[in-house]
Amino acid sequence: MPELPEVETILRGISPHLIGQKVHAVHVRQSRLRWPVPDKLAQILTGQTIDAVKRRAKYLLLRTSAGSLMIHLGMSGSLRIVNDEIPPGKHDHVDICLDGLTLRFRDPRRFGSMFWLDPGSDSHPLLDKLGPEPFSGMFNGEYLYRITRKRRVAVKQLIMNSQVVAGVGNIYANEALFRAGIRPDRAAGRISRIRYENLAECIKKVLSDAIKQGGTTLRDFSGGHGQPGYFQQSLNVYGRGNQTCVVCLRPLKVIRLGQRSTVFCNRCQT
DNA sequence: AAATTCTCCTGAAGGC
DNA sequence: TGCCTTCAGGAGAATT
Repeated sequence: MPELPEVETILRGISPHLIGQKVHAVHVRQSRLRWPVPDKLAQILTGQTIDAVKRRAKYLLLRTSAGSLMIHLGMSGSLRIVNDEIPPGKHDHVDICLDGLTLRFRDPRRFGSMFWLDPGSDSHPLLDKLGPEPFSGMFNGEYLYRITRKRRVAVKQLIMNSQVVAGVGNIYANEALFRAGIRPDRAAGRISRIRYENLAECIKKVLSDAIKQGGTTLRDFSGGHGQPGYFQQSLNVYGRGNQTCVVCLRPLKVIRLGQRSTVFCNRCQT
């Protein structure tokens, strides 16, 4: 599923094809995503020029002088630059047609969403509630330590809370906690300042490492083929339940935390 | 206020 | 081969 590194990689892949381009047509074949695609989307976006493409958390923003299209990929969404003669498939819900190329939104499970933002503000209720970007200076160990005093929620659920930090999903929460040597089910309020400093650095590092790999495994944005890789080869715990820990060779534990699959090493993570 | 549960959806995988 | 069940999960809304 697209997490922050995948969204960032998609952004870098599609931006060069979009910036400065005029939208000639918009086709909405399925408007029932997580929330309805705005009725006015085609009318308002057609004829506009895409001035910039930005990311906030896992949202992409396509900016025009008439406002911005805000896109979330949910867990099965993808954006691809295709030749406009390639016929849409079953789950290709929205096409944004440029000069000869089309930005195609596909989302089999339809957990994704699109909103229209009025010009200037880049403000939306869903954006305004988000916590700091993980790469920002605001996000650090001191911040995590400060907001977690007396909180008993599991630290993994804490860092997956988008109001705490934006864009950390299940894969990288598992991976960051393994790197930091912290049990995912440890109460957030029972973690020292120094361990939070380590955790914040591990979150930044695991995300930036994944973005670097995204450059190699997610590089094809033009063609209709190929599923994005999920960086399997560099994952230490996610998807490796009951396999051996890469450090101590003991079997990795699998538990559920907040309906999410959670994998960790009982020995390396305390 | 904080924490937990519910909800949307369909493809993949496993059992029989 | 094919049908059925189970699971996966982002994250806001609803509920406790």
